[in-house]
Amino acid sequence: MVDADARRTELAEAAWRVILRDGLERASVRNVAREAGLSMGSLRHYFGSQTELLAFAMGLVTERARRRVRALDLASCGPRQAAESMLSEVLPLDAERRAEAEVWLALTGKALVDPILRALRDEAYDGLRELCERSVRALVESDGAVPGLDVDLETERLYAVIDGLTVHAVIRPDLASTETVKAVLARHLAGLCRRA
Amino acid sequence: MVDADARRTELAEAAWRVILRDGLERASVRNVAREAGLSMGSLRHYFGSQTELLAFAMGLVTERARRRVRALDLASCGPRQAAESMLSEVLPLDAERRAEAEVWLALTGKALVDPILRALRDEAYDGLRELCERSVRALVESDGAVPGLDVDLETERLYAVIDGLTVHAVIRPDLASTETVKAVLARHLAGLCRRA
DNA sequence: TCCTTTATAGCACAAACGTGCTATCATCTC
DNA sequence: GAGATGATAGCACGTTTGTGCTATAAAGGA
Repeated sequence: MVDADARRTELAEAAWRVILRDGLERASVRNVAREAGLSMGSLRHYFGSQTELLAFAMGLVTERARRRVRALDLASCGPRQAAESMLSEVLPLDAERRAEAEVWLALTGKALVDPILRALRDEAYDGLRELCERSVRALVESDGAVPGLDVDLETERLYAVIDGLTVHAVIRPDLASTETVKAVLARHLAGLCRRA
Repeated sequence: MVDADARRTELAEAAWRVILRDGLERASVRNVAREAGLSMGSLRHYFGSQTELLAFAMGLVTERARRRVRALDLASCGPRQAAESMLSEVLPLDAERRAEAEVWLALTGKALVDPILRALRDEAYDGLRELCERSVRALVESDGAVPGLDVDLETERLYAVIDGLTVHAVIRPDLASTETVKAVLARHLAGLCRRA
């Protein structure tokens, strides 16, 4: 018996590679199957349609990010350190995550029009927004924050910083280097706190 | 004689409509020509290839934004008001600009892989970055800014806020409403200034 | 008026695509 | 061992695609 879920993951990763190398429009059933070293028919044994394949590939990106965040041990950190750690797992700070983010952006483009991908995208963005909200709220309630902050506004602002940094890290890795991205995140969180 | 440039603009706008309605992958030569009420052959009289058409459509987005910014009369504003005005012209604050931004994001997805579109994208992002840098620098030099700001860091941070807000306004117009986007921008600029 | 350029139209071709379908081989169950 | 189920392979069909090409209508200059 073959581990069907592992096979699906392999195929989704093959789809990633094709998307990264040749673009989303080349991520056809044929090309992904060839990249994975399988036949078209075999791929279709695991994914009933191309949309199913792309949806799985998209879900894999978010699942990995979610898993990284969940794996963190935040018991011994204050709210600011916790926020920095969690958000660092979402940002594309190394080559692997930059690749994931690039795949994500490519699929997000298609999600503008495909309802299934859109649902996945919205779910992921809601999760990220919640992460930002939790971070802001924890800071505010910890009494270390600048007084008078509007939680909703600061959530949206932090959320924008994260997504903006993600976009920049993908399309201009030369300008938005790992160090720069880290520094901007740290600076922004510092701006929410009373002490520098 | 027909105004060739006006025709090209018409065709590019037809491409926008197809991209918005059916997605980038449906923006074929045939479909765009049909949307514009012309024949394939006629379209190809103005654009030698599909890439040329899409590149023109992409360039039109940035050109319009640039023109809006240039049309501003900033003589009588301080640096903070000037920054807010300029950046407001770049953000998708109404339906029309939201549509432009959506087209932009769709084409940006393809630019991850197409060198010609990538050059256009990079050029536009450089322009936006420069806008942010000018805004930050003007604030800092006007002596109204919080002391000790790192211009490069603040440029990248403002730049991230702008692009993050753009993404959110396109994909979640319900959450990132016009008012919210405006408020976040105002809040961020206020955070760079000494007085609230 | 004639001739050259421009504009529009549309056919033709090869390539790629998604998917329905059947066939073969392996693996597990009884 | 026989039969059922899962896994892999690949063909075939109808569409759509980008682009090369030719043909017709309009316009402008001599």
